[in-house]
Amino acid sequence: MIKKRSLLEDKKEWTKKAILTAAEKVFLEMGYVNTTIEKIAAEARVSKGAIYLYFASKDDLYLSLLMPVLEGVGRSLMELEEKVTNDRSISGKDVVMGFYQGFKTVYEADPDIFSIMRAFQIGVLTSKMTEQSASAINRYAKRNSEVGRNILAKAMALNYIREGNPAQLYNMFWGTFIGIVQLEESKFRATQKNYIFSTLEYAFLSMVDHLTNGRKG
Amino acid sequence: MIKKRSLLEDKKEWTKKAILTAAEKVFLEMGYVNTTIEKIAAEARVSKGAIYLYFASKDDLYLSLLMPVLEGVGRSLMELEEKVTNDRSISGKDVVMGFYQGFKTVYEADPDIFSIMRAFQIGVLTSKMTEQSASAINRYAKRNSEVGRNILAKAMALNYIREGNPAQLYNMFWGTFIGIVQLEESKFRATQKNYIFSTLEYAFLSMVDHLTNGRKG
Amino acid sequence: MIKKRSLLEDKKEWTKKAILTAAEKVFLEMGYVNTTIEKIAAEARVSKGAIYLYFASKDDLYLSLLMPVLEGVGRSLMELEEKVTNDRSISGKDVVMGFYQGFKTVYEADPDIFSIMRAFQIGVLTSKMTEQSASAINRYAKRNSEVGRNILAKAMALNYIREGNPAQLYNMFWGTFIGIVQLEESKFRATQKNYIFSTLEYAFLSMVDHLTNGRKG
Amino acid sequence: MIKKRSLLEDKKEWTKKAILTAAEKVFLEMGYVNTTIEKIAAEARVSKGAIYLYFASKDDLYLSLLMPVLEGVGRSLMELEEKVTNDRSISGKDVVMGFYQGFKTVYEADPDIFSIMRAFQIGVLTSKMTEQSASAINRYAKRNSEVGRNILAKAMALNYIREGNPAQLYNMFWGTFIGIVQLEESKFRATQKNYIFSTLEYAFLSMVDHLTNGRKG
DNA sequence: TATGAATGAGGCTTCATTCAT
DNA sequence: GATGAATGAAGCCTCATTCAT
Repeated sequence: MIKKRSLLEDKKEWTKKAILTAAEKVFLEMGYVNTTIEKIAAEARVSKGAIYLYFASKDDLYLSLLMPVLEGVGRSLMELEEKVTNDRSISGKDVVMGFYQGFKTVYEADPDIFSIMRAFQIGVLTSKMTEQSASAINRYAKRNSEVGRNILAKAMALNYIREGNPAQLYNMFWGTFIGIVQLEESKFRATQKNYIFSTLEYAFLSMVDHLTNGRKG
Repeated sequence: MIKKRSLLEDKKEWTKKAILTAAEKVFLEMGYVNTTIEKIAAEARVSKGAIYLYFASKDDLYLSLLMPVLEGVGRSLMELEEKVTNDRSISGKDVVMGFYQGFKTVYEADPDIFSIMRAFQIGVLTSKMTEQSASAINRYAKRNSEVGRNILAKAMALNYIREGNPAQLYNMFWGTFIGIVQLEESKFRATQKNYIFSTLEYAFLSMVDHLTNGRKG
Repeated sequence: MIKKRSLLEDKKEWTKKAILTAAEKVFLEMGYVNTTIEKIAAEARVSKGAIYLYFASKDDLYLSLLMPVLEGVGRSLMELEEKVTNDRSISGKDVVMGFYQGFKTVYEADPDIFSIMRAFQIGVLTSKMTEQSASAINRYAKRNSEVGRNILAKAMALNYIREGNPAQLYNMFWGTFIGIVQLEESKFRATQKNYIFSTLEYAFLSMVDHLTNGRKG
Repeated sequence: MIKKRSLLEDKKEWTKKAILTAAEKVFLEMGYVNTTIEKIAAEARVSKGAIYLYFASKDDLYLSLLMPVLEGVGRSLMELEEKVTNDRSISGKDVVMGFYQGFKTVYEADPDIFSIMRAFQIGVLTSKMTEQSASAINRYAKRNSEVGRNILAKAMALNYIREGNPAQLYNMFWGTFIGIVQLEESKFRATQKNYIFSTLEYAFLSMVDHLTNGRKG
């Protein structure tokens, strides 16, 4: 028998979501240092105390924002893996641009949250987040990386793309993506001219060129 | 007759340098949030007050660390520009890899300080740096970007590389560089396996492929 | 049904009051410069942080002490106005001494707090009090001044006192009062001989003489 | 043999004067709390260190500004005493208005410095001025008060003015003067309408009325 | 579960004063 | 005498976190 979610649990879920949404907004607007629990609480229309019912600390809350991105990337990659495994009609270009599309889908779903992830990666946060949060995030990131590597290894084996180090290639994709997003976003903030996707596309197409040189597809 | 620098001026210079060196060390070690002026002062063996003789605020000090990087990149780019302008024997590959070499030189000179620049770009710091510092940094960044654009436009005009939008191309180079550095550094921290330069090289060579396809050189 | 004040609101009220009481004591004892938030907090037996829940800054707290004085003077003047308007049996002397009595009542209620008002008037404090506090104080002061002017204008119209400029007359009363208080207080501090009220009375009686010369009453 | 002032001594005198002038300006502009030695040094175009060659502390400097006022008042009073003693043609009104004129002369010579004196009287400064400075000031103030008392006692003896307590009367004069100056100045700052002297005159004339009622002159 | 008043450690910054030059 | 870099104590204020209600 399936246990129905109680109304209470729904409410709890809803509150947690509200806090996360508010936190994202405030962190993005003010930066980590200038964000206070109080501001988040006000934005979420809950009390300061309530936040501590759902998150162990400020850092924990901050890092909890990363999970959706990592999950989204994971989902995209798994779809791609499934396609590469089963669909014999795809080309090397399809694979590479598949990575791009996957990243892009997640980025478009929530562009802001990306910079939070970057901040984490940069290591602005060293402090006292719960061990639980930190390891959950790292577990996810590692899993994504593995799936990406698998895809690329498979694509090499099937001669869709040129031989090489799959792990390194995955890092190149991901690094290029976030690097360009980061740079173009900062230009965008200054000039209001949005070249993010055209630059990204250009970069990935140029990698396609290299990787598929003289390959099938 | 050459005016000798007074001893006093030497000492001031020395103190400022000591503060900067200490600041870099502490900021990198502890992260922005966990760094205190007190720790920097202790590391530099000066008083807390002395820091405020040379820097307007914590943020100001933090950002002052960027200047050498920006200057270094600027120098590299100007050398490259001069080569592209005067040396008829170079190829498209030389140009693209020239960017890479330039960035790499600066990065190697002080890998740590790079992450400060990334933090700035991300906008983690908004608050109370002096207008002077902020605009100096932006001026430098813009100038570098211009020089990069010029180089690429020239390389396109000379048919060294494929036609395209020079500004976008420069952003692709720089974005790819910092993105990969960032990613590989964070992997490095976790695994102690340093693939930074091989991944970077791979990425730039792949861009060379695309940009010089069927060109001279 | 009357809404009961919640216990929480009572407690807040109480805390705020405790802070104000402590602040008055410490400010008066030590002077503005030598008073620290820490001392006030200790005296009030609350934490430093609690003070900032109720007051925006040290200056804000300091100036909040003025409100009761201004309110007290305002109440006294309104009573006097009402008497001058409705009571046909009073004399010019009653009016002038009415001002004196009103000021005196407030002064006696809290002699110490007077010097804070004088400090405000002198403009020793300029800096960072909240706009709200500053304008509230000025609004009150202006209102009191208006009521005083009205009383005197009425008294002139009714021929209780000699014709003249009411605003100027009110300033003379108030200026004389605080000037003498100030001087006698500083003598008192030195000699322990308290002539404040006799000097004040002498001064106001001498003004009565002048103002009622040949008038009714 | 009279020792000639050396050039060095002239220069010292000049520097000290420059510091005092600058200090007065800055104290007036910014208030005691917001005035720093650095600002004064900048205004006087001397070094911070130089200030400490001439004054023992910030408070000492602050209080040194009072001396000219006290001396000025003292001179005025002594002239008045001499007139009351020797000139048989003067009236009670002349005596009272003589006080007013004396105070006024000093006030007009430097209106700003008056508020410094008031701040002292209010006791805003409690801190660590040199004993020397403090007692010098008090000695002067006391002497002035004595001279004032003497004049009034003499005027009573000569039946120029009504009998009374001379000390109290002097305090009434001085208190009224500074109280009205203070109040009208603060109004002046707000409204730009300067009623200082007319209000003062009105107040002193009203005291004349009372004091000379039925007297000769 | 939810609230928000209260805490208090700790940060940044200022500035009177000193002292080597 | 004069300078101004350096000191460091001390102050104001913030804010993550707790806990009584």
